[in-house]
Amino acid sequence: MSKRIIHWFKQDLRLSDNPSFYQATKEGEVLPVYILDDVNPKKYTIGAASKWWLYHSLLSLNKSLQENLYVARGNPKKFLQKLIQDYKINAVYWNRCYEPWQIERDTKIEKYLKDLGIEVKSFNGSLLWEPTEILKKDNTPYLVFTAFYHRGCLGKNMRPRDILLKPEKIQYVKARVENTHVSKLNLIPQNEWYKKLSKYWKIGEEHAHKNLEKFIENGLSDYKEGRNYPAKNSVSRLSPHIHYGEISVNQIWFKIAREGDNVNTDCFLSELGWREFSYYLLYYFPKLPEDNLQKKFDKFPWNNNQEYLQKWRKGMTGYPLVDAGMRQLWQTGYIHNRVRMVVASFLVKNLLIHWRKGEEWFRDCLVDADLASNSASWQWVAGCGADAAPYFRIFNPILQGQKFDPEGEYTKCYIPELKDLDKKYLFNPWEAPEPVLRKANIILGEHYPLPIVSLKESRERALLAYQHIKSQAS
DNA sequence: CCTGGAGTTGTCCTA
DNA sequence: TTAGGACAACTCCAG
Repeated sequence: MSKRIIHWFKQDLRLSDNPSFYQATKEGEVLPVYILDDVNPKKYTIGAASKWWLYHSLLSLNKSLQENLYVARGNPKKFLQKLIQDYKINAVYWNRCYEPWQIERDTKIEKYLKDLGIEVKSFNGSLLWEPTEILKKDNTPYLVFTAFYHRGCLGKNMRPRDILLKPEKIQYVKARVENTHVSKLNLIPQNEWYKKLSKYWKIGEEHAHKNLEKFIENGLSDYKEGRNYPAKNSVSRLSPHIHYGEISVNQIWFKIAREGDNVNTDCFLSELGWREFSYYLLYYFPKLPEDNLQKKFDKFPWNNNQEYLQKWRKGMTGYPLVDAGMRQLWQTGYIHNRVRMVVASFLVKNLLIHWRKGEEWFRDCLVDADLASNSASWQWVAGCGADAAPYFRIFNPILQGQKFDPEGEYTKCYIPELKDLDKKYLFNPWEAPEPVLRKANIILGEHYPLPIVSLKESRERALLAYQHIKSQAS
């Protein structure tokens, strides 16, 4: 009698280059399982936009599995145990996840299953380099990206794992049909706010690969430069696909590498390197989502002004590039990288609001919300993270707009009320002469807000606040 | 332990 | 108009 194996899908919602799934199909009959765990994650639950993505990604996966995906919501340990009994399972395989609560949960489950006499195997399906393999000569973790990436990752002659193909033949353990209905996970809310997201995204493994192809065709050859311009089509927008593992970073890595070795491919691959670095930091500093990496920031005089926070969230700060970014987030579940830095810098430095507030909002609104990247990046912007931006680096949303959205296409797309404004004043409308505003049919404070803080004053206030904590031991 | 070089993404002022 | 230095010195990393 052949071996009956559960492949437990987590953040690897794909059939190709899936080490655990591949191995399971090779060894026996497979019961593919997804369990929405609403028991173990205490603090960092999955956000609304990300749930919407997950719903569609599971539908797509279930289809690829010919409707054989067993889905459940609740405690994974309980369901795995039940499935093992009901379906006479001999083994459970999965690809590893790296958030602290996942590591804790899966370590316990592994032991529990092994004690029951069940074979357990875990695989690396989501990182190019295992955090445990990259250390300095003194066996401590890197804290600076360049050294981590060039010396640690690239320098050690540790090529990322070669990719695997989609299994040719899959023998399923058939689950009862009523257990394969993704809709019973209640991932989609009653109201229909999420419908707007559908306009911007195509979800699932097949689309992930198509998007990679499109990026290689349209964006890669100018990536290093073009990635700075939010109106250009030069970024890959693969992040939500990567988060749920619809495509593996190994598949992306080797495909991009085959396109040549130049400044653009290097630059793109190093962005995958930043993702690795974020996971690495989260692995070695599990408190990354809540505690400042640099302890001296514990004394930072944050000003958690609710009114400012709310205006930032809604894209009503009076700074068009900031507001365009925040509205892009609300409308599409995504913000272009350059603009992410600008809106984050504005929240943390100009408004002096704690980076955790920004991290929370992003986590709820982003379709690519990812605990590791999100918390590492917010700490980076705030200046309290690893290899962080120096405190005096405060983005000026006027200059950033003029430089990186010179025609104003991006900004006007998300702030249509400014669509007729002369581009000379697009990023600082309060400085536009009255006739210019009148011609554009704008009354400031009515159609579009006046700035909630002065750039100059808030910048000086931020520098002063940083002055307050500097030269204290980290 | 000591030393020197280096550190994702900027802004502002001055010459 | 443009290019270069200051911003403030700290920590990390490797030899």
